Amino acid sequence: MLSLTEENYLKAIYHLSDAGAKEVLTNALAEAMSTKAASVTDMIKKLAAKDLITYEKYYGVNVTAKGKVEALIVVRKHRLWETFLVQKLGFTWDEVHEVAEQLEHIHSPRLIDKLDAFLGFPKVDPHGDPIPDGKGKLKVLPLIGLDQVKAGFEGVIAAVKDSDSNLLKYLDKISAKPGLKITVLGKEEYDESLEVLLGNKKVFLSKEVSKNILVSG
Amino acid sequence: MLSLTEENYLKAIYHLSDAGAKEVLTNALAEAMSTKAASVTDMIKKLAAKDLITYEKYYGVNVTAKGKVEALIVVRKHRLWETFLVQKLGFTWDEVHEVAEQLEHIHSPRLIDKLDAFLGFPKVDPHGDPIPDGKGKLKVLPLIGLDQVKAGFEGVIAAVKDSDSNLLKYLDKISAKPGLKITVLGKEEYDESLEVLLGNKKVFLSKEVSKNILVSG
DNA sequence: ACTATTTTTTAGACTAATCTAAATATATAT
DNA sequence: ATATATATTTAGATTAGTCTAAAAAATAGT
Repeated sequence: MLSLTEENYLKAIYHLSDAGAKEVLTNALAEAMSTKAASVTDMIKKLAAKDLITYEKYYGVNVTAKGKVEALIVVRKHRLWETFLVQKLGFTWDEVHEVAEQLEHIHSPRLIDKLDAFLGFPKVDPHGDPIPDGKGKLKVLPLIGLDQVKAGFEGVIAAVKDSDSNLLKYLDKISAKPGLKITVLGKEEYDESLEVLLGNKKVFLSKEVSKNILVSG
Repeated sequence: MLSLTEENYLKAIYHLSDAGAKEVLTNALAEAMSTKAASVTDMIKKLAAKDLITYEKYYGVNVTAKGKVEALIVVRKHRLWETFLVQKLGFTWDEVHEVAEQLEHIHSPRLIDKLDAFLGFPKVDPHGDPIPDGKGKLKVLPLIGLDQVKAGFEGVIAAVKDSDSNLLKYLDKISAKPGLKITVLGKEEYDESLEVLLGNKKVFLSKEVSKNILVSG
């Protein structure tokens, strides 16, 4: 069984590698884990010895198939707990991350299965991110940043990037939630800001914001 | 903030001391924590340095007022999570203990307040044990073991001891849940076994079982 | 009261995860 | 191609929690 620290490293590697698509360098991982490069070198040796990642000195790490499954099981737990916190306990979506960071490390497959059922087997979490299944499989939808579309685009908000709590609060204020219909009325070429229709409200979005809104298209 | 290990030691000390009524000896604590006396000596020095317990060499430890509050906050979390697992997720009460042992260490006062509200501010957990309030105060009801009462006794099951999973399964089978009315029809003096009316069912209970059933009287 | 037994504490060592400082390898720039 | 800068690894130390073995204190038995 993985330790809490190993799970956190593995999850960070998985995310930094874009779901396993590319290698992750020592310093990038140190930055993400708020630790020092020397500590990272120690840990990646441990994870490599457990066949969760492959490690080539000075050239970073890649997740193995086994590591990907383990990472996705942690991601599954994180996203199910976030869904629980928002839907059942009434947390706002900018508050849930740090609590879910703790809850994702509870070890009990039975608990997660029952939580999943209690929530009605949700496909996505409150940010619109897909929830992996119990075997660590993820259905990835092809999404596009709102900053990439042209004036006239019509679609549905699929997800928002969940990195920054202030961004989430702002999105909450303008009701930019996953599932909401969105229409791009116009685009200002100078600063790439957008005028959009969110449900029935007209809103202006800077590029800074629009690139964090992912739409299905 | 207390570490997971410190929280577990403190909780064990609290329980072994009968809620602070008496001192706890090193070996008793080592037994309860499944560890060695030498490790206990190290840890109780740490807890004493934090004013959570008082420690006199060779004469064991006592919880301080501060330690009692900290212990009761952990107990509160444990019992709220057990209630959640049984009432909302459909766990049986013999399954919940080890998961609650993990969940009780999640640090988030906000989470516990919201969980409490979600559960409708329960006063007791599924075993009938009282749930301390958010400030670490516990309302203790004077309870008596069913083995202590005389034939003719009428009362209500207030709690059952939650130590043994097999006992809990047996109690579940005969529906001996907290809240249920119970009448002692007769008592066999030879082995102190009881014939009782549980709801509307007539059941025989050995002393071994009856001493684990607590009634309000 | 003295010895034997039990309990507790101390001393020193181990593991996981971390750190700093130094060494080494890779990448960049002229 | 060689010097410089950057990134990574190694070496050695630190902390929390644990262990074994030995020392010391308390308790019990005669």
